[in-house]
Amino acid sequence: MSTKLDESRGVAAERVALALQEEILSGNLAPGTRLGEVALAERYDVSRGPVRSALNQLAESGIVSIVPNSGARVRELGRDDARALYEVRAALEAEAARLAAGHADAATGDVLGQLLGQHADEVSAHPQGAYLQGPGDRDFHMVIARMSGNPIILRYLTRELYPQLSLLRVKHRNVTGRGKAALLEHRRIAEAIACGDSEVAALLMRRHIRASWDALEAQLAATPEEQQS
Amino acid sequence: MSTKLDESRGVAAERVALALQEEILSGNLAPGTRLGEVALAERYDVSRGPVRSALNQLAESGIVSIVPNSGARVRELGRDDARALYEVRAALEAEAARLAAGHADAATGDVLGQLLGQHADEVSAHPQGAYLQGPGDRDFHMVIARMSGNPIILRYLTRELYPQLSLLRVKHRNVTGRGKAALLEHRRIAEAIACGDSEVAALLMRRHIRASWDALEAQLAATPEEQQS
DNA sequence: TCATCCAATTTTGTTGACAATATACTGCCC
DNA sequence: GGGCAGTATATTGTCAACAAAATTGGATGA
Repeated sequence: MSTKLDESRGVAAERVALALQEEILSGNLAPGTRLGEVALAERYDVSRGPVRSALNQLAESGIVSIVPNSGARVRELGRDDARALYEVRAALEAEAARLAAGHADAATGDVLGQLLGQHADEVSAHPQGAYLQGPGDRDFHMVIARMSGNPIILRYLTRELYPQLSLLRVKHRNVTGRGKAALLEHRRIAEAIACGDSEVAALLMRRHIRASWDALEAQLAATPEEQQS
Repeated sequence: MSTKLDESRGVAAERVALALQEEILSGNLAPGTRLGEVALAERYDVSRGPVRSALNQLAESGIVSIVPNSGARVRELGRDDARALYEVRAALEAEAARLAAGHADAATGDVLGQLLGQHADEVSAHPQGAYLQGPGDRDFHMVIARMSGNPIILRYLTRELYPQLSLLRVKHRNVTGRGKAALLEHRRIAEAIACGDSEVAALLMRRHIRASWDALEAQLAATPEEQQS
């Protein structure tokens, strides 16, 4: 009951790409899995043309890796990839917060406050904070990205960074979200944005992402990646 | 005599994409030009398959725009696109400078100093400063992006932002570069990076990009875009 | 027993033809 | 004369077959 309105509609390539991404990010297709074109073609009941297009699309978004003349596999993200990802995320989301604060109007504070209210309810419902870094958390960052008014930032985040972050979470299950702490940080960020304080908003957002990375890195350090060449 | 080593080598799609990008960014194919698949196919003596792949690739990098079931055209960048571009560029390049300063070693100062020396020669050779924002300027930013150690930032800059910036310059010919001023700013940025001063490096780089945008915007304001719906 | 070479098979890259959709044109009606 | 419907054309989306490359397996030799 989410985006189920599309089914066998529109362009086949798009349909395959969406379905594949869904299956990859849900953990159904583990990182490293070979993605043969013929297999996918008959799996989605479509020719190899659209499959090729879809694979290229997903390769651009960074969740599959294609080796020319060899094939595509679900991408395996290492620690270095994760770090690079969070560095870029920090830069872009901080910029988004800065811009959002730059053209904040009277309604801005209200919509952010309402959103945070919902999140507060969810956090108190699941006190262990196992959910954050979930859709709720993502909503907040998404809203700010949209409020930035910069379509490129929005595209990078939705089309590349967030999918890759989801892919990261596939490997390292149940990442212990920092529910309460994150919510508190969100509050301060929202406040700065509503006040139109660009510099503080950017600074707090950067710090927020950094904290998220620190938490994740601690877990990554606990489970050293076993990658054979 | 730059990257001429590739000619009819490797994957056809890649070859077409490179050639097309070259022709678009050189101004040979003006923004808005229709890019019919059959025309391109026989132009590059290849089938429509690789052409399709190449067009999708260039659409991802933002220099062609594809409308499903209608076709591809050379993208037309408006003022809003340009602003968004520079905002993202500021965020990413500032982050690159910050990271580069973060892990600067003894050799860093030397390589940057040498690069700046070359640029100084070029500037004094062309005092009107008509060249900067040319390959020389780009080299500096490129080197820093590489020094950041972050492959995602490097990819975004080389694969998307810089091509789009080049596309911008196609429309607005002879953008008056800020040769001397830019070189001075580069010097200070390099110094901060060599010293390992992340915060200052990021700040200066952001300011530098901002100044570049201000200069460009002044020119854009002088020539209002005539765009009919 | 292990390494190396070679052939068989699988898989990707490319091609040309077919189907579906959008665009352009012509004639018609108001 | 202007707007609109219907048709004709051209272009994109998709398909199935062909060619080239890589991977796999086994046989041969040291």
